[in-house]
Amino acid sequence: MQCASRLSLPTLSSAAAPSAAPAAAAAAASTSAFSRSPMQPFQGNALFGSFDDPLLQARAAQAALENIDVKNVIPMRPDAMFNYSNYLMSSQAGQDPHNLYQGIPSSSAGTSDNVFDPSLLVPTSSDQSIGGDSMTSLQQPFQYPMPVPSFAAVSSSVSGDFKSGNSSSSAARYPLSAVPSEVDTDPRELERFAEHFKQRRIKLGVTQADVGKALAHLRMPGVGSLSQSTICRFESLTLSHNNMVALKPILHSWLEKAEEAVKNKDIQGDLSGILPNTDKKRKRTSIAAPEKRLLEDYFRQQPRPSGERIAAIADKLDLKKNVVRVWFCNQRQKQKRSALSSLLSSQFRSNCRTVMPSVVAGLSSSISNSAVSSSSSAAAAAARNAVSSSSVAASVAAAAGLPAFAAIGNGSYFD
DNA sequence: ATGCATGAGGT
DNA sequence: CCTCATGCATA
Repeated sequence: MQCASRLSLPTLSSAAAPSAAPAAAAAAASTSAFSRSPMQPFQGNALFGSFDDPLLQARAAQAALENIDVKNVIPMRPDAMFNYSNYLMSSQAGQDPHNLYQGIPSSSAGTSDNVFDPSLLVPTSSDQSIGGDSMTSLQQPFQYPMPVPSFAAVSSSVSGDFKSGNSSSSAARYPLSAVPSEVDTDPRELERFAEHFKQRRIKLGVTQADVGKALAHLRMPGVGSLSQSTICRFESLTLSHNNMVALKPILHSWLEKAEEAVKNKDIQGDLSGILPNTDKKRKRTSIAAPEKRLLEDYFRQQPRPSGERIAAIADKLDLKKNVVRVWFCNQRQKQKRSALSSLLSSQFRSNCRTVMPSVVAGLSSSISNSAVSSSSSAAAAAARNAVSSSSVAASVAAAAGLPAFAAIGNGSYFD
């Protein structure tokens, strides 16, 4: 019953995994780009009814989301997956059409049954929370200004390098109709959109979980529901760069429809599809602080321990081997994300921004897909997975006037 | 908001 | 056994 409609992104996996030193600062930066969302549960006694009333509007938005039987709109076929990385890489060079799903307007293609049903906007669950900002005007849902490409070429060499890498070629999970332009992959743009999205979502009185469920009603090919976790991570930029790029058009599409629903004051009754939830709960292992500290030490020494070493560590810490293995996997992922976010918030970013935006995007993806392993052996491993990516990263960094990967992470990270 | 886990696709 | 995208459970 697990995610029937996983929105897994095409993995860029081996396409680019430079063996560079990990981002040092990154570690420290678990800093979420944003504070926290002030979601306030709507306490039902809204007895007012002016149409201008935010609550009423929120209500509309909510209405627009319910009825979620969610999950499963087009289960993904593994064989039908689309390798976004290759796609992205090869497209970086010059295409322009931006915004993949942008056009997917409910309007979308016409099938009457394909039309977005505003009554599906907000899943009304027992705890429906509405109207965080009950006082702000929800009117004029302005359109998110789509960025206009600034530079257009620059990356040709980069994409070339990437392509030369052994790219994989699974199918696509996100059958995108258009190729993302550079702006779409620009970290700055992603950051802007994420913030914008969050603000609007909150004004609409929709929770992250609601958004996730509502996505299934967008009827976008290959797009099903997402969890609160993912929406949260999107808003806080704690997803990989590629993941952000892929999700953006989808969330953008949802936002447009939600705003439209509100505008049309699409009021609907609510629905409460409380899920019985009769499944056994998964238990989450909790690694104690002392053990965690040790794991972190080991990680600094060797981010990618061998099976044997993992077993040894597991034994030493009295943990199950698989728990340790997974911990290392998650640690690596986390570190990559951190590298990206540090990139996004550091001065480095502004430098690149000023110099050449497209380069930053390229670097970001390099980082997000690079093995965060450091040392020598890591180089070998990385090389195995990433062929030319390191050179790409280097050239990219060079182009930005920065010392290769030292720009994002110095070797001291693993000291 | 995040820690630990699962699964797909790869090497 | 890895990487990645995601999700469940929980602090």
